[in-house]
Amino acid sequence: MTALLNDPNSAKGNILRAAAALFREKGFNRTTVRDIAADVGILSGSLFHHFPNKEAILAQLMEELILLVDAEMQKQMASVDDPGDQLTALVHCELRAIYAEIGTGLSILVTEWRALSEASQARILGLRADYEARWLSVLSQLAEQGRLTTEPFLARQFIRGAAMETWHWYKPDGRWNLAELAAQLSGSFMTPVNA
Amino acid sequence: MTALLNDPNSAKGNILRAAAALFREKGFNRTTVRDIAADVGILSGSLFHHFPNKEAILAQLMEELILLVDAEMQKQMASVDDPGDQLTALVHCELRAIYAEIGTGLSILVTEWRALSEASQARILGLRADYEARWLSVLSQLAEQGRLTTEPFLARQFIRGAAMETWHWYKPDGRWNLAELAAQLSGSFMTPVNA
Amino acid sequence: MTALLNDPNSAKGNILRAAAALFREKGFNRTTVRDIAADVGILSGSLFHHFPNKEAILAQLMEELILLVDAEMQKQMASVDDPGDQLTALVHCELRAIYAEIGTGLSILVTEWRALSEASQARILGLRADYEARWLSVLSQLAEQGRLTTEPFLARQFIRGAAMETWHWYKPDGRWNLAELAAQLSGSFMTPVNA
Amino acid sequence: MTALLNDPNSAKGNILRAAAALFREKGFNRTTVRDIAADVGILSGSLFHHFPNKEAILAQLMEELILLVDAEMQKQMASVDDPGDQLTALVHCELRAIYAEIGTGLSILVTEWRALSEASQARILGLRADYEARWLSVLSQLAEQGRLTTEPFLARQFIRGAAMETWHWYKPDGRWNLAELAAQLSGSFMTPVNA
DNA sequence: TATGAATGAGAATTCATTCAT
DNA sequence: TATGAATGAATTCTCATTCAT
Repeated sequence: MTALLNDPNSAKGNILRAAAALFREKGFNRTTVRDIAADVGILSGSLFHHFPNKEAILAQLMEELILLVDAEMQKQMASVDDPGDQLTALVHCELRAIYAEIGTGLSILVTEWRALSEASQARILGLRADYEARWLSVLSQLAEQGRLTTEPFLARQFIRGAAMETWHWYKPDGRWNLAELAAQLSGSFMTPVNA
Repeated sequence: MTALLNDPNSAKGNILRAAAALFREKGFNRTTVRDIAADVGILSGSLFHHFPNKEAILAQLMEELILLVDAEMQKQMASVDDPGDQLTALVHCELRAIYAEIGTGLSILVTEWRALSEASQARILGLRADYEARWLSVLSQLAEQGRLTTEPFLARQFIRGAAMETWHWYKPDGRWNLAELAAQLSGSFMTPVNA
Repeated sequence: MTALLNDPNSAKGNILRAAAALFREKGFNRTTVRDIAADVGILSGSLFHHFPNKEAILAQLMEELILLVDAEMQKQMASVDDPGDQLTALVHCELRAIYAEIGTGLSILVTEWRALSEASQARILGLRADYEARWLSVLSQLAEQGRLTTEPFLARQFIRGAAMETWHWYKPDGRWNLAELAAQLSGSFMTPVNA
Repeated sequence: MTALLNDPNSAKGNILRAAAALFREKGFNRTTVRDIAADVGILSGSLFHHFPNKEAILAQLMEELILLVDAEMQKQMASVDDPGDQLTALVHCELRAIYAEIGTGLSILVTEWRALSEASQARILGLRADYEARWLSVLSQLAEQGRLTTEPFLARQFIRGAAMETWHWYKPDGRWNLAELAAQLSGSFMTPVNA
């Protein structure tokens, strides 16, 4: 079920991927169900065979995205030990997710959040809990080691905001690549090692 | 012209303020011209005597907002000398703008950016130049003094993102007030003084 | 407000009358908002300037119809004294309402009742109370005089059913005119005078 | 063929019964083929192996219903001799049919009549002839004996209307049971015995 | 300037029906 | 016979915008 987004053979997967691309490009409101259907190669009415309504597509998309990114994050974290490196890994992972190197673009989660019904918002907020717990754990370790100047919860919020908002100015083929961007962002919050 | 937003007697000012509140609450797309007109106390058709179209309301709103916040920022900056304190003042100012303590909510600038036509986007981007220059100047001074761990341009982007995104989680009557939040955010990017 | 249905100059009145004719002819479901708009001479979208949705047209139609028929009934009742004659007058009145000699056809109330939302059903049921009270009062008088063989409440229900259902078989230009039909129906329930 | 409605093992029978319940509850238009299929436990596409289209389900349902009720009526009539008692038996039988004690609810015949194509309407009208002839015969006998105050054809129409309309107000577990209701209704039309 | 009725181009959604497997 | 994905036309409804008064 979780893998729909990556299943190239499922109709739902095709719809989710097409929708993701369009939502990212034009936003939820400006994307019509006809647009999505056309990209999938079916008629608009057929969408409703798979999803009860347009919003459900967005909701499921976000849901799968979070699960996907969380899984990737867990994997990346396993390969490093130092909390500082772990933070950089987390940031890098989140940036890669935003820029669709994982899934289809986590930025949708912020830019289109308002298009979700309150019910969907609540549901997805729940799913995010695990994901956020991972961040808090790393940030708390850094704080204990005196390597964080900011309160851990605030640090997480600031980092998320900074990362998500890169969407509005960052060009992947510009002066910094994603790894460098990640290093700069995580570095901003950590006390310099030789201090 | 610039003062329309604050002029309680002008029809345009009333419209701008009503629109600002609605755009912030429901977003541009989900706000109808009828909603705005109803809040002002006129009929929807009458809006078009003041603005050529709905988007023009948003565009002018953003324009006045930037000018307003920039003016406030300039005023605040005059009273402090240390670049570190200046950064905190800038952050505080931006946060106050987001939370409508200045103008009617700067967050609209980011959340509804996409709803603008490209022409409006370009125009407003131009106005933002002064505003951003002020940030860069302060951050560069800090960098020269070795008090900034992050590249100045990136620091500005990160701070803006973090500040804007507080909109999605920060509760003004919670654990931190705006001044504390500003201090934490600016502090995150600066090297501890006694280091 | 109540007179909308009869006001030839009001847009709402025009819509109500057009809708009434179409609902009667084709039923609520088979009548499209385009049909109604076309009959009024406007575009379908304009309907929603006057009514929030299609069902609201039906609801208001029924509402005004009941009020109209009740008013007519009151008027007719004033001119006769004998309860037997009053019953005949009531029946005649209801039949005239069904066949659009009063209002635009009360039969809609029965045939399209199901198309109403539960909220509308409840509302209209409330309005019917006065109307039904009038019937019960006359039937009770007849019962007291020993001129009714049926329990009054049941008699009312039977008469309503018989009257409404004439819609499915009665031809106004056939063997009986409405007055004769009314006499036969009211007569069915009353003990013959010389018995 | 006639027995499909009562055959628990035939697929068509299952469909007819499920459809009958739904049509009665929500009406023909508001019942989707998906609803019916779901109740039967198959998918909507499969319905069309049994019936050429949705309307054909309704048509066959009505057809079988009439045949079923007519058969029951014939049976009941055989056991009584007096035309007055026969009338009561007919009414009781029709009421039982409406309330699904025979078949699955005769009321559909009236409420959903309009949903039938004209061809189906004509066909079913034909089947109804026998059924109606039975009523006319009994009512004519009563008229000849001077026990009917109403013209026989009108009496039949009035009784049918009254009976069908009970659907909208009668509660089987209320003040009157079906037998009592039948007695009251037939009694309404007959001259009191000792008059 | 304000009104309010109308426009008209979409928008999402519904659903009976088809058909390859 | 059953499946289930797809069709495609129709339908209700939305809403920025226009314009005569």
